[in-house]
Amino acid sequence: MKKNLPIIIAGPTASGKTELALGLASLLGAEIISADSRQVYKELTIGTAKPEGKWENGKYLVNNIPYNLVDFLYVEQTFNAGEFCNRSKKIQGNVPPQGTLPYIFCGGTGMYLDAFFFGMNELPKDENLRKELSLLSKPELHARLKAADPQSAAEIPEGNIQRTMRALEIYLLTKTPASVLRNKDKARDFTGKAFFIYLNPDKEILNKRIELRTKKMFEGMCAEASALLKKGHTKQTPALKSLGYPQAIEFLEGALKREDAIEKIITLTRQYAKRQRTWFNRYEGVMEINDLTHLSPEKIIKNFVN
RNA sequence: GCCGGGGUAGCUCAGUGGUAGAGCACUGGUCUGAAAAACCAGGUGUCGACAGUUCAAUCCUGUCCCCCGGCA
Repeated sequence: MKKNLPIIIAGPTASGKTELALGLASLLGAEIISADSRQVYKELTIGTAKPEGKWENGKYLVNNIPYNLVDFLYVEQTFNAGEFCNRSKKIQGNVPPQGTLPYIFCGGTGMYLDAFFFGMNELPKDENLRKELSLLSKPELHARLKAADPQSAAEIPEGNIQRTMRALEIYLLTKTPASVLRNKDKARDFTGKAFFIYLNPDKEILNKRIELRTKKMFEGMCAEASALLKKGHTKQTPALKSLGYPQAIEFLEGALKREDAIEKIITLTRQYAKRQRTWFNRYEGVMEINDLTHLSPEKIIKNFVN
């Protein structure tokens, strides 16, 4: 097993990533870096399935294993792929003088993994400009993008206001079309970059796991949402747009019956898992595991030795 | 038992004498600093059953079955 390659454990939500990562980390003496855009929030734990841990000497520890990039932001703060890259690099830079400390990336936010392992173009960002742009209508935004950057406009549907705005933002800040500045290489081959374990359980099994997990976490989500509402946060707070929390809030407000809220969250989670599967399916050089029944960290390590 | 309403997609329902559509679900996909986000594409069907009228019936007629109200 090559020492200097990181391990990645990725896959759809509820596929058992965290458990496997902790098992591997404990065997290898590794640290975990979370690639999860929601577990970064301190106040969202149950609803994001963040592993329970405690802060000690500036490290979030789960069963004594350092679990990086979780539980460090407040809900009014934002996080993004670029920030993920910077922080991950910094953490990885903390290697001990002798040898290499192995790192296990674990998470379901494919965009973060893309950004870290295949690089991100240095593209500017401007919150104020974004606010200005958000006042424009979709057709207006798309028309402007078409004038400035026809290629991006052709690739981005008018309905997709986020990507339209971002492409336009890049053009306005750099005077160069985003389609020119962005890396065109869509290849996503992890060979030589990492040991990539793609947990992809059979759909029926994953759906069942999602159903059970959602039912189990609903009360906790409501408690978390309720506490945040009391502090003055609203549905508009970005972190509270995380999957399931809007439904928990609607339940708390009486707009949704309990069963309906739970059912809705299950559906949304299944749909999210599908998008994650679509994302990860295009990766090359990964070890895909569909059958979780005989999965063990020991077995995984054996596989890597060969 | 009688009276009324209804049986159309997985669900809720629209619709027409020329074999059918919406929303949601579902399926596939997009993705470069919001990504648990924001989108794109696709109709998946014995139109309750049987018979009749008709060139043609999911639609009209009859019988039957089932569901929901009301009266007994």
